Amino acid sequence: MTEWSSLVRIWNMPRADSTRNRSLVIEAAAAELAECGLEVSIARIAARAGVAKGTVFNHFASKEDLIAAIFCEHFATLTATGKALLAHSSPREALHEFITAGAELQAGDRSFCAATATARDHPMVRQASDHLADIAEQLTARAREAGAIRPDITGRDIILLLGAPAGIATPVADIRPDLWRRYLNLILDALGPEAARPLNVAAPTSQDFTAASKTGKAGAT
Amino acid sequence: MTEWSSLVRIWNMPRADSTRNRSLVIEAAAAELAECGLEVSIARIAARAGVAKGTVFNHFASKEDLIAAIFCEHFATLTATGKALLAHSSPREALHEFITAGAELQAGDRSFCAATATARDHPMVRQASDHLADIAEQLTARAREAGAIRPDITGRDIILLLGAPAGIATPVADIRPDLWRRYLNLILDALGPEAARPLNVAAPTSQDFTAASKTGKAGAT
DNA sequence: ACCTGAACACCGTTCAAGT
DNA sequence: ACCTGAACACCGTTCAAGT
Repeated sequence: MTEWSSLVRIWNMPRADSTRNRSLVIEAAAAELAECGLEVSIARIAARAGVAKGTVFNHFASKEDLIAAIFCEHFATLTATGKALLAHSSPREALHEFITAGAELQAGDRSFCAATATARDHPMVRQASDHLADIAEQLTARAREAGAIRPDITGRDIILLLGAPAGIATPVADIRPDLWRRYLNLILDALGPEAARPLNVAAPTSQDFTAASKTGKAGAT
Repeated sequence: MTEWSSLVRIWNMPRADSTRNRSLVIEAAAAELAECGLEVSIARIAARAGVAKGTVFNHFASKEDLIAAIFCEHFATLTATGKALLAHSSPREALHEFITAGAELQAGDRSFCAATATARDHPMVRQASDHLADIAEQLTARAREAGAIRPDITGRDIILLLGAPAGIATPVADIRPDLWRRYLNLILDALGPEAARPLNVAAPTSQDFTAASKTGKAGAT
């Protein structure tokens, strides 16, 4: 009986070409999205991966799902970076390096800015985002306790701020690919305790992030 | 002879329904873009304006051109606001109010963030943007001379920063429509002279903006 | 001179037919 | 179980026919 179920397990296992195709598609899509932005066609991604258009939809229910999957990978990478930085001796430098890593990730990816809005209501993305927010909160708390940053900044703030340097520099990103570092510098300065006037609006909460998905986009009746 | 040319002038004048349709389309498009973002269909815009789909393309060569035209109007409004603020007695408050007006404009418009990238290489938009940059530079210079801001910030910096508060708050904008003010506060703090470490990357130049259009998007050969 | 809606090309998505 | 490419719906854009 148990032998049977293990045989069934083997039968149910994904085929070798399936898993291979899946990662080929993810790899191709990540590269195309980074180079061309969100508007790349599925046909192009499929061609780069060397599979038929239909195969993409065999692995991902929609283009949004595919984008969300890639998003999750990026978030996971950043989460690992943040986790490692928790061991850094300087809380201030740990936070700064975390933000720098996040900003750099987005500066090198043409799709990232726009994709934030697209992907926010995917459960997978939110889970990855929550995990990232945990790490960000820990890094922020350490820096706060060390007096390295203004006291009113939270981990969720940091998450939202990661995209800012690349977003600000976007209009001239082609001609000045390093300009995002200027605004990263500015934002890191803004986080310091020196210039702080009390922030006039409450920090975003975890609920703000989870509830955002329930609200549909505005549209006609 | 001159009588003739004036008659020709009359014959060449746009028809009354044409100019009316043009503004109907612009009005409808501006509203739909603000509510729904860049992905609204031309069909919807045409329906809201009460004209046929083809009429839209009769007035604007492409969807991008239509978006660019609306962009220019927004820029012009902001330029007027900035010009008025040059008469403000406090250079610091004048600059702050200018930035606030720009940030508010973008916070209320779902298309603005993404449209920045779309519209940057339209000649009309660049002209409007240059005009806006002039005013921003004057406001910035006044604030700089008054010691109200760090010395390394330029007018072009201010232009790029206008979109930051709305951009940062985008992921939770539906649930927290006022959150952009929190990051506006943060950025205004960052502009103060107190926290300034010298910026590590040179400011964007006028050439950076004009040259950006010549670079094509990355694509396959 | 401008409006109109049918026609076209392109892209995301589906699905019946293969293996 | 998965791959494939033909088929479908939708949207930006064009254009011949109207007024």
